[in-house]
Order: sequence, then C-alpha cells, then structure tokens
Amino acid sequence: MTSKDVARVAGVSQSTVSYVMSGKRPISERTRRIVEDAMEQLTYQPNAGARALASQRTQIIAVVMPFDVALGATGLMAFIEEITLAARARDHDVLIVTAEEGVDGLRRVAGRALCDAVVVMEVSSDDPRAAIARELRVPTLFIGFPDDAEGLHCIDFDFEDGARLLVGELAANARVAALVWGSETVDRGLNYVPRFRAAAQAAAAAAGVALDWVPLERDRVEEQVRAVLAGGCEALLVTAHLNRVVHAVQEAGLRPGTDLDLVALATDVEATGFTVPLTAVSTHPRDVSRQAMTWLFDLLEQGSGPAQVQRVPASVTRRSSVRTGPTPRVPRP
Amino acid sequence: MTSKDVARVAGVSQSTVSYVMSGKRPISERTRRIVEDAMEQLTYQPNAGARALASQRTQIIAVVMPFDVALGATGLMAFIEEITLAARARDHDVLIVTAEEGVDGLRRVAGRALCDAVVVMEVSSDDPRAAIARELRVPTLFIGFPDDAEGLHCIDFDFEDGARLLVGELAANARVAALVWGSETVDRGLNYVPRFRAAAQAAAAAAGVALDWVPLERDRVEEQVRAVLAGGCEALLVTAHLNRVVHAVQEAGLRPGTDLDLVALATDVEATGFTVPLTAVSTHPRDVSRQAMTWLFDLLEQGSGPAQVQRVPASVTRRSSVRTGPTPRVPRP
DNA sequence: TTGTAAGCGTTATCAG
DNA sequence: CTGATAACGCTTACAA
Repeated sequence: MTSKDVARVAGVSQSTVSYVMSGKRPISERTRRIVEDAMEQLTYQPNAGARALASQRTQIIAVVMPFDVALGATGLMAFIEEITLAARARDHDVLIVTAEEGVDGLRRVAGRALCDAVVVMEVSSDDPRAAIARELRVPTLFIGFPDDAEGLHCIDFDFEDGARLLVGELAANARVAALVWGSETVDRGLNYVPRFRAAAQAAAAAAGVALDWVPLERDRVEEQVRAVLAGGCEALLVTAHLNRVVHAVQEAGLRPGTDLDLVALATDVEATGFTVPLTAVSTHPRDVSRQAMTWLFDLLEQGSGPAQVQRVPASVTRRSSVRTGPTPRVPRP
Repeated sequence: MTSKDVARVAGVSQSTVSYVMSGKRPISERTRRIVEDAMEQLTYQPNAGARALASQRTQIIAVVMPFDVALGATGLMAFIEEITLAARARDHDVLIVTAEEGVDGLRRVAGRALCDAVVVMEVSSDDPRAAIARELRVPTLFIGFPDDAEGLHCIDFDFEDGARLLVGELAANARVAALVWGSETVDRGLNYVPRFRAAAQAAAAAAGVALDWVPLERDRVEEQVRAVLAGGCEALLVTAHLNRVVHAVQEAGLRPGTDLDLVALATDVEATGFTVPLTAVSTHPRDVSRQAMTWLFDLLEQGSGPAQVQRVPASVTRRSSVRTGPTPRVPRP
C-alpha cells in the first residue's frame, strides 16, 4: 500500500498524491477529491521511513527521561503525558530515551536522525549532556538549568519563587523547619535544591522567621520528623518524602491545620491525597512541559532561536493545612 | 555523513560498509578493520529512516500507555522503564502512544510503519483494540485480557493467584473486608477486578472466612474505611487508594500489625512507604514487562507464534502489618 | 494545474 | 570475499 497505488486508483501521478497530502502546491478541487477518495478507499497511510528519508523530518521528538526520579512518579507521568499530547497535537510522536544512556543516548537519536528535536529532563548543574547538545544537529531543550547554560535552551519551574511563596504561608511562625531533598537528590547535582534553599532563606530572613534546613534521608525520615516535632516546631515546609512526613506527623498525634502548619512543594494530586488537603505550591509539571513544547516547536519552525532560559512561575493553592485565625500573619513579600 | 562517505574514506564500496555493519556476509578481517576505523573516524551513524525504508524494520516498539492510570503512577513508570530497557538491550527504541488515541493510534503506528511491534497496556474486557490487533501488520502484545483473546497475544499479572495469597494471609480472621477498586476502575471494564474478586471469594469460602467486598469510591474512601472499622472488622485487604486507607486507619487510632491485620496488592515501593511496612502481594510490574518483552522479541524473530495467554505468578512478601502470635492460622490453599 | 524524474541513505541481489 | 546496482516509498525541483 503506497502512494503509487493511490495514484493508480485515482488516475493521477504519484507526485500529485504527495502534494495533496502536503498541500505544498495548488490542487484543483476535483483532483483533490479523487485522490482523497482513493486514499480513503485504500486506507492509505504514508510510510514514515520513506517520508523521513526524503524530507529529512522524522516527526519525532525524543525525550530523555530519568526513571530513578527525584521528581516522583506522579510528576514524571504528568510530564510525559503532557509532552506526548503536545507532540501529537502537532502531528509528532514521542520517543523515549532513558537517562541511563547518558550522552550516548543523545548522540544516538540525533546522529541516526531518529528525531527532529530532543527534550532532556532533570538536568544537573554540571550535566555532561550540555556540551553535547551544543553540537547536535537537532534543537535540544533542557528541563532544568546547568551551571553553564551558554548556547542552550533551558526551562524550569521557578523554584525560587516557589520557596518565597511557601515561606510566606508560614510567616506567622517564629520558627519553620524545611524538610527537604536529602543527599540522594543533592548528590545528583540537581541545582534546584540550592536555588530553592537560597530563596527560602532570604525570604525567611526578610520575614523574620528562623528557618531550619533539614535534608531528609531515605532511611531516617520518620526519625527526623519526630526530632523536629520534639523540638516544638509548629511549622513545616516539605519538599520531599511528603507521604512519610505526613504519616509521621499524624502518628505523633498532630494534625496539620489544627496543631501545626504544614505546606508542601508537590503536585496537586499529591497535595490532595491526604485526609487534610495541603496548602501547597505545585511544581506544575504540566505547565512546564506545555511551555517547553510550545518553545520547542517554535525552535523547530523558526530555526534555533536565541538561546535563553525560561522560568515557569509558581503559585500557591491554599487548602486546610495552615492554621488561620487570630494569629497575626505577615504578608508575603 | 553517510555510509558512502565511510566507503570513500575506507576505499571500499558502499555495500561493503553495509555488510560490515550487518555481518550478513563474510568480510575479511582486513577490510573490516579499515571500514570500522573509517566509521570511527567519521563518527558515522546509520540513518534510521533510510534503514527502515530499505529493511522494512524500524527497530522501534510502540507502547500504548494509559495515563489516567488505574494502575498508579509508580506501577506505570516501572512498566515503561522496564520496557524501554528491554528494548534497548535488543537495539530497539520505544515510541509512546497515548491510550487516548484509541484504535486510531494502533492503526497509525502500524499503518505508517512507525514500529515493528506494539505493546498495549490496560486492556479491558471488551477492548475495541483487540479487533484491530488481529489485522495489524505488526505483532501486538496485550497486557491484560480481553474477553475474547482469540488470535491475540496477552499477558497479565495473575490476579487470581494474588487474591488467593492475600486472603491466605488473613485467614486467621473470621471476617475480612476487601477494600478494592471502585466504579472508576470497574467502569473501564478492566477485568482483573472480577477476576480478583472471584478468586478472593472462593479462597475466603474455602478458608471459612466471611469476605466483605467494599469498592472504594474516590470521594468517600475515608468514610468507607471508618465504617468498616466501626463494624469491628480487624482484617483489611486493600487493592486501591492504599495511601488514604492507611491514613484513615491511623487516624482511627489503629495500627496495622498491632491492632489489626492489613495486606495490600501494591508495588514494593508502595508497600514499604509507610511507618509500618505492609505485607503485600506485588503486582510485579517489572516482571510482567520483562516477560512481555521477551515474548514480543520472540514473536518478532520467529514470526507470530501461536496466540496464547500468559500469566505472571504472584508472590507474597511478609512484612509487619499482619499480627503474628498465638492466634491460630489456617494454611493457605 | 499536473506530470516526470532526481534524489534521500540504506539493504540485498546479482555478478564477478 | 567484494563491487555494481536495483529497490524501498516519499519529497521536491524542473518541465509542461
């Protein structure tokens, strides 16, 4: 089943069939109808390989995914779903590349012309893929900021903004414990950790609250939470192991929104998955990927534009995990 | 950068370069070295489109993914990671197709020759994709069992087996409440729900325990758990909304493994994400996908073998959420 | 408005 | 063991 068959049935030349599909030259209404009928009748579908070969366009976006996610499965899924939908909306498909493949993965999908563009997730400060990306034949979009973003296209959630908002929600407290990403994440060089930290500390200082920075370690989460609670802290800012933290709080007989304040950096579904819905800043994985894809297709259509860095703004959703009432609250900066 | 360039540099014919890569005909050690050196020097990579066109092989596996997962993000991610790794291990790549595309998605990736094979996840009883699959030019593997599996290749976790094991773990109790998938999942026609149910009830009957079947509805989970607890039930078998169920239990002041027995059908990471690690049957997403991919590549190499149905065996991991001690336990069937 | 024909970069068949 | 060369199915000048 090829365009040649369609041409024969329609009684036109094969190139006409091609032009009917691409619309790259005027076709009389009559011929168009005839050809389209023939295609319909034969349930013709163009061969992707042939098309890629002739047009130098695969209509495929490669996405480099980290499966051992710091991000959490929920966020990752949202990312990839949104990316796939955005791609399909523009008649493209998505190819998955494991981050495990490292720089070779990038070289492979670009070098073999398997794709027209690449999206790289969970980029670290000293990401070796940055260097490769600068020389790739295809536009590449990084989700996350390497230290040297020169010549790259990078986009990320605005963690600084998120930190400020979260601290703002807790500003009625004299002391806040930030229960955050532990060495597992820090060691991977994901620089949103220091970015978030710096902003959180600045915001805390400005609001006059003491911020206790507590990186949570996988095998000690409960213990760490208990320690913080035992210290009399009544305001928790959580960015990691949310589930276990909330459990531990409850086990200590405390209830967010009643006995203490708890805010989180989490997706909406995570924040609402508890008995007490949590006031949270969403990492907006969907917004990030939507914006990333819009940008990527711009690059694809208008040629690689100027390199730059984009941030997706943060926003708080107030739910029931922060005490309201007579306690005086300082407005957020 | 094409094989022609490599040929020129190596001083051989282009076809020789091709044969060096494919190994499909004897090449003298000398020529092979020369050619390989040239490839190295030019960092040559074969063009995927051209190769697909000429060989009728894309080296791509399409995976149809449901993003609004009944399965849970963790399980889904495990699936896709394992599938991707298995594919890469055999020099294939993975293309993501959203389940949302329905039958058209299948038609598209097969019809356009975008892939060599397809994996379809979360197959329902009356899945319309089953009919399409029978006529596809590419081997198709279903994860899940449609009612009519005639002529199809289907694989799934052995939910019946899982149900039996889980009931077995609770057999010391006179009454067990099964907190299971609600209408959301049932309505999608995922037939592992009835499969699990039938097996659970049979096992309960055999063990002389009364089984209360409680489909959990998204907006009433906590309420439903409280009701079950209020009824004095001390044995919970959970297959859905695990997080919220455990929370609710704890909020009721009860502790699994101390005040009541709780077992779950969940991935290992889910089962161990609580203060009390849960005795659970893992749905083994990784085993399922590994086995699926092995089978798929067999089909790819040996031509579509006989259609059949495969089940991935269940197993319990005993942790600390079931009370042990003097209570008499009946052995599982 | 349409047809003809030259690629695109491989694979694989003939010859040698 | 190796070299020509004809596909593979499409896109896109170049002609008409």
